[in-house]
Amino acid sequence: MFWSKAFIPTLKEAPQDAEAASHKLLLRAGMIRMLTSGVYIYLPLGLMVLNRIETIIREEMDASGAQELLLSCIQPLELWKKTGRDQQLAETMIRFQDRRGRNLCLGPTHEEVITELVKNHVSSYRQLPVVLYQIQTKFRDEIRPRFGIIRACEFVMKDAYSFDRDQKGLEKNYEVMFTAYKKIFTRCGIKFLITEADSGIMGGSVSHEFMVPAQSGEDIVLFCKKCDFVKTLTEDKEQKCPRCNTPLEKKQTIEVGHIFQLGTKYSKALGACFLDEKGEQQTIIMGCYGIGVSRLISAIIEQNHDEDGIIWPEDISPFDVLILPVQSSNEEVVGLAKKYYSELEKKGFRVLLDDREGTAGVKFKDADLIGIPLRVTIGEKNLQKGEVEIGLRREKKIITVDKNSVVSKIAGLIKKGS
RNA sequence: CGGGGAGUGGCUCAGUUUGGCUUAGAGCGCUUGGUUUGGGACCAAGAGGUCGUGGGUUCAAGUCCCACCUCCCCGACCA
Repeated sequence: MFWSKAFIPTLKEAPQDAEAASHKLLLRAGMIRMLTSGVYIYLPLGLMVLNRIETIIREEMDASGAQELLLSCIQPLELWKKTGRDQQLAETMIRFQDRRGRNLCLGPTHEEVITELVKNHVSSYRQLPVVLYQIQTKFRDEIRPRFGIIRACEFVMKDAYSFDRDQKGLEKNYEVMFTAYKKIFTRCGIKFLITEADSGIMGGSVSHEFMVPAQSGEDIVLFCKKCDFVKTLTEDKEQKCPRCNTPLEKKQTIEVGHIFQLGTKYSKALGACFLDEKGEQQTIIMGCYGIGVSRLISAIIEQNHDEDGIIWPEDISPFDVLILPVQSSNEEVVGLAKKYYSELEKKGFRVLLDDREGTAGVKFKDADLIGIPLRVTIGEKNLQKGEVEIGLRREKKIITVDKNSVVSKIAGLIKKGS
């Protein structure tokens, strides 16, 4: 992509409203814009990142044996009455009536819908287990949206649901998801903690949260320095490690994933049953597994930035390489930039060419801000020696290479990363 | 909802305390022309504003009074 034709509205200064590092950088780097409190627009760069995260999630979910589907975001309120959650989530649900007076809501979550669906199509133990997932927009009338995309009223979630014959099957699927989640978050380039958590209004017994340590985190995780004990803080009491009695330390975190062993809460309420080998009716055992997809963008930035801007992990970055011709009026410089561009694109890399006119400073600042991991800098001075620079955003390192070996060097660097 | 803060061109803000030298300003960004080009350049000329909204006080309101709206931060909710 050519920068001069791209819609990447970067900002020199962050709007005064933004406080969290990720929020400021998302705005400054031209990735998102707020429409109204808790409601955000994803600009091209932001959408590219969102799509890359979704790709990682799809790959790992598919590999785990889950199947993707797309549930509706409009849901009949009647369905919610069956589980009683129309009351529990009354404040959170965005409700409305259509012209016929039907009571509807925009789905804040999808346990009811998926259970209803499975109920109608699963009747035998032979059809179980089955694991289904979707990546979809959720709508919640949050009490207080904050930190940009971290807590929004409209956000993208990956939610998966497992349906099993018995507890043993549930535990197996739970384990599979647990493993898949670890892979997903690792591939996203973030450090995370896994805590035993409260299942809250979701119901069920066992539940784990995937927590990303970050300054703008809303949750506090307690951890023990001596042993591996980790726990989400629920009540503000003086606590000691239950295993080794060491005083626990606190960390601010962002919750990016939460998995639950639901049991029969929804299947019982909605009558999702099957016939077992003996011909006896049993209730389906469920699990549910969520990832805050859009929120992950913020979590990644919280852990991957410096004072100059974002530092994208290779697998998340909207582009693999940024080409920066220093002098936009020098034909040799620009010609070489375009040559590298087409050769790298031909190799299948995502390339952004900063072909804008203007001074080098602006381009360097924007390059650091949007955080592409590799930067090819082509300038008159180095070119006199037949050299071109390759800059590593994370390491802040500059490698000087012969102008004829730029493409192969870049290819090598990208392969090593992925 | 309770507590704190803020609304002035696209962005950052000054001016509001003490109403009238303000015909509403600055920097950045934008347009045109020119000089520049290795870390947010320079000169010149321009475009861009219902000072959040409505009402009131006054000879006179961005500035004072009342009501409302919006946004941000702290708490309850959660991916």
